[in-house]
Amino acid sequence: MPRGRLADSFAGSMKLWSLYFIPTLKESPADAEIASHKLLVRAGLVRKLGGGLYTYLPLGLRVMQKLSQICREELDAAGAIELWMPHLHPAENWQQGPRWPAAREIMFRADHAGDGKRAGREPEFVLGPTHEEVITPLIKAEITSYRDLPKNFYQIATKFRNEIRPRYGLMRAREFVMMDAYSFDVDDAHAIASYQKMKAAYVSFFRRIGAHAIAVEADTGVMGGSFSHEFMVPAEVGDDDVIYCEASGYAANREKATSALVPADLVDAAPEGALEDLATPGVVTIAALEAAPYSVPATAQFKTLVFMGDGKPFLVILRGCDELEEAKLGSLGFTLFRPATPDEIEPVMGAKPGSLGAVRGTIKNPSALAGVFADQAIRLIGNGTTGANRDGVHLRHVNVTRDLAITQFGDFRRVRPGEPCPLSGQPLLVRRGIEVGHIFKLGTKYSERYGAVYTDDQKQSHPMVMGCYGIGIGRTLQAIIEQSHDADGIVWPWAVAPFQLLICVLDPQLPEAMDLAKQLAAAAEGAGADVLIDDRAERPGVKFKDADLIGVPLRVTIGGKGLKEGIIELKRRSAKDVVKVPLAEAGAQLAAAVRAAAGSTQAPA
RNA sequence: CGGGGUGUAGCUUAGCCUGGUAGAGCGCCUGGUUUGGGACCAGGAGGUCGCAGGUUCGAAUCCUGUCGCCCCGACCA
Repeated sequence: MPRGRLADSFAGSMKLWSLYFIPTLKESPADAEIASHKLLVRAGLVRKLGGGLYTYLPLGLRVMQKLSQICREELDAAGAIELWMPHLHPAENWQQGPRWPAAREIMFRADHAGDGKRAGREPEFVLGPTHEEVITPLIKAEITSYRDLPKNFYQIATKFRNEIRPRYGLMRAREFVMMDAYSFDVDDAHAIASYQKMKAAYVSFFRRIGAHAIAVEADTGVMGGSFSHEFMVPAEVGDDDVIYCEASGYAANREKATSALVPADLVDAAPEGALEDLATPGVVTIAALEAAPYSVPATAQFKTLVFMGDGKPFLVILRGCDELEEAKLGSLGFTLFRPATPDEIEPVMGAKPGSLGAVRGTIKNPSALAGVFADQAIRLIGNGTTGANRDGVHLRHVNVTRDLAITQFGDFRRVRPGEPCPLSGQPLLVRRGIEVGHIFKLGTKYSERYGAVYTDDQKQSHPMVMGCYGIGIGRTLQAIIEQSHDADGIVWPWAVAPFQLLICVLDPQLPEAMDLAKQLAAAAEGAGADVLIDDRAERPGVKFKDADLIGVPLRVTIGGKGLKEGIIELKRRSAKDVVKVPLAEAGAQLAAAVRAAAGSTQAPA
């Protein structure tokens, strides 16, 4: 005979654990690797539906709602306006946009299933990975005058991206919650002001939620646009390397980071001798040329890479000892680029990879090239060695200015820790970080494409200057756990804790204990806390373990022992000590503790 | 997509190498004893061993295929 339980008549915003739903786990799920992912599941915040797809259980949802609410408050304060856009987009919107070729592979197509007649054709609908392609046409239709600018719209909504590899729980999901905002301004100066305002809003958002996120210079990637910052939470499990300097405050994503390796006043070396063949049969790597009998240091070798940019080959020249930072090629203006295949390389260069070079006159078909782009660090090579574009032959005594046909110098190499900071000259450091937010100054890439123009007071028409801004709400939730947990569980910052006070009633069968719990809960709620009462018929050990696991910042214990003594116990999740409070003062002290905690939500420095 | 790993009860897993039709811990249910840091005793329910073929008298175990998941790389909030 199945036995349910009768509904409890207890009402109010405080929750009774026995009536709520917090499925905690003693053991970590087998598919979780990192601490925050394990705790997300163990503390009953989420459950996995499939790869990169998660259900937010009540506790997880509460944190998401708090993050969203604080985000809203900060954006509203910055003058942004909330709206809501569809997640299902006509594919046409994207096909008209500037990044369809690059973005289509991460988008889920959502065709009308029906009769399958559309199989193999272009999709009818796509699930939105972001919303530039939706909001820009909207603004084109609705805003035409400088009088209506600036405007900044945001939403906090679900995004869909067919991530090649979903990972680490909410860290990289296929469906995730993101705040995305889009600013529209009359010109560059105003757009920069909007950008700065958003940057300030981000800083205060991350401070309020207790996350120590730092703003770092970032690459603009497929978004396009002129400059951008990422907000990173330092963590070993992060996907990104942040290059930084403590002396100057310089901080940049590895993709963007640069160093003062090449002095500004560098004088290019004069040639040391005539070009000369060096027979190198079978030598196709930097390392092989570095070894005896050739003994050419990697620092004196030229590395010649061939890429295909929008269908045309181009060359990238680096020092042999340097690595290409592929993202930096984005500045060259190609819509799509990729490494060339050996079959594409030989007809142009005249040799296979391993014997390539950019010395004038040695390239088989130089007119096929879209350009020769050299990393400026090659200027440090006075007298170098490079491939002769004949298999098994290199050239030595190569001089950059005399011998190489360079279209343009640039910064294409990957910075290494220890190189001088571009601002202070001090050695650069590196650490891993989780990207929780990103802001871009977009420029007019989208407004021009979609015709989002306005008329100024001189009756002149101009494209609006845009910015776009994102915060991964779910990823931020997990980043907070990653940086704020201990061996026993999560340690929530006050502002985002699913509940801020947990009242552990060790003897819930005693009416006086439960009465006291509800009385204290009311006092704490009056002071502004969200309260959970653990009224389960569990042993104390179970309750304490669960309390630590779910990480509620403040805990009150009501036990038979204490009641005899006339006290309750007050304990912070982040501290070891337990404070005994006489019953007569319990309500007042609890309220005071709540007010104190709520007032100090700043992230530690 | 390339490389590596893995799939056995709600969860964590043993068994697989060396075929003989599945075992434990947690959790759950019943009863009892307990009761301040994941209790104990007794009893019980729960598994098409991811799926599909194949080999074999016989397959969780061997072979082939396939799917899911996890990790490393490219991508991103």
